[in-house]
Amino acid sequence: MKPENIKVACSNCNLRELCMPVGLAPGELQRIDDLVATRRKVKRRETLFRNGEPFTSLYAIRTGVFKTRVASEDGRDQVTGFQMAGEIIGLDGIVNDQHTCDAVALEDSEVCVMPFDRIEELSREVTALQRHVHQIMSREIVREHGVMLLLGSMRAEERLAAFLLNLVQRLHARGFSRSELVLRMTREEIGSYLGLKLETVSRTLSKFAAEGMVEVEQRNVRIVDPDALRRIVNSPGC
Amino acid sequence: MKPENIKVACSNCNLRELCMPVGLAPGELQRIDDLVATRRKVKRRETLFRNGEPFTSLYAIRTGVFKTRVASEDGRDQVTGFQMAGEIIGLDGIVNDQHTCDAVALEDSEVCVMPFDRIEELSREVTALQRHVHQIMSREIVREHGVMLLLGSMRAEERLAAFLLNLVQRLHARGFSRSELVLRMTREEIGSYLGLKLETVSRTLSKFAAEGMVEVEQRNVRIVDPDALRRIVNSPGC
DNA sequence: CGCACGGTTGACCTGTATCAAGCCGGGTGG
DNA sequence: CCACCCGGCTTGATACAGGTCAACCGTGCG
Repeated sequence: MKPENIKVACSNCNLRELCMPVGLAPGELQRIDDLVATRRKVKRRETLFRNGEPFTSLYAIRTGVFKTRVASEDGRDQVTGFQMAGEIIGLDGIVNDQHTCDAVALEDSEVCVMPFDRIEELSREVTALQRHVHQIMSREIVREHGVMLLLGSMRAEERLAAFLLNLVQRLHARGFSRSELVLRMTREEIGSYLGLKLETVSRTLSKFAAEGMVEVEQRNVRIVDPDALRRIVNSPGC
Repeated sequence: MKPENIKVACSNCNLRELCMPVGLAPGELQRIDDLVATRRKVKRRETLFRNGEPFTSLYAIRTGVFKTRVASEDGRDQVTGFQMAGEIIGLDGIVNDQHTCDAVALEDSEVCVMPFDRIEELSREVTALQRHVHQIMSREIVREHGVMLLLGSMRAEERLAAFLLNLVQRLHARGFSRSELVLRMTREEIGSYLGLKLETVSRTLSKFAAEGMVEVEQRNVRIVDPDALRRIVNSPGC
């Protein structure tokens, strides 16, 4: 039996607690298994979905990292988020039955494909799933509020410090180090997300390094003094 | 019978098509009426809910205008949106059962209070409502993507032009003029939303006026040349 | 091996913030 | 009824954060 044919099952997936509701009855858990239709591999730089494509499914990231980005009529684009294992992408497509952003893999990745009509069907019957879907969407709204605060009122150093702390915190929640991380995205992508130019990202990283708050070597970052970064984020900057 | 005691009924509310799903069966429509527990009046400058308060309900705006804002630990705050008749607020509270932002009335307003557990209950049975709730949340996510694009990559003129066009378009969808509008918020609130200082908002408005694109008198704004504003938004500015 | 992409750093420029002064209109109290 | 006051707004002068342009470097991929 080839690996691809192994029955996909949330019930024994080690990421379950990240992307699925907890405290399900055994019978409910079994039904959840039916949510995932297939898995799909997405290679680095390939898109999982693109702006304008019909919306059919939400995707739970199993492995790898994605960025989502929106574009305006004129060429500009904006990275709207970086997503990692256990996170759900594709929510933007629900409202008009088509995606309004691109999801691009930053490294070879794999996602669970969850057809949205199946999600709706099942969440009519499993209230914990219904609640969970609502929470996922609400969480995304709250996250974006935070990004708006960052983009609207923080200075470059504050933005980058907040970004690094957020990244390492999410990685730590997934069992990685609480101080070391590997940036899967370029300086330009970080800059797009933070509303800065790549040179500013680079300079600011260098500045943090010069002040002994982080060690940077290529895309490997070590958070030496997380409190100093926190102080920067919470400084009454302006 | 005092006005307050008139049975609240979505089924004969003229805003229904803005905040409720369309194409409901007669029986379903009747059940929707039960969603709205009460109405609530909120005077200018008062809050509908505040960061930290327990989440119980979503609110459909009947009359008036609100702003929502988030705050960081240090005093900074950021306006995350301006909401008007037919729009739904409170979605931020779902994920942690408490609100994470403040909703402040910009003028005397009235909202329909829709207890969220009742929404969840009913949307298990009325699939059009379920779909509708998902769409409302997805629409908010997409709107915030747009704001991120604006904050992350647009210049002051572009931001303000986009803001004015968005506002007048929403007002027009509600039966108001497509060219005249009354700003219900201060320059400072506009600035907070757009990531600008109030002086920049004022200067940019003056510049638009000097170039004959708009007429500004206090909070009354007349869009004289919407195409010029659109050109600014879509200019390959940077 | 070499090329191209990603990154760093420097010099300079500019858009927006900051600081400051003054205006306007509407509400309040004498 | 008028004078005053205050919040909201405008406008000018100046400062500075971050953008822009440019040169260069390292590295890893083809």
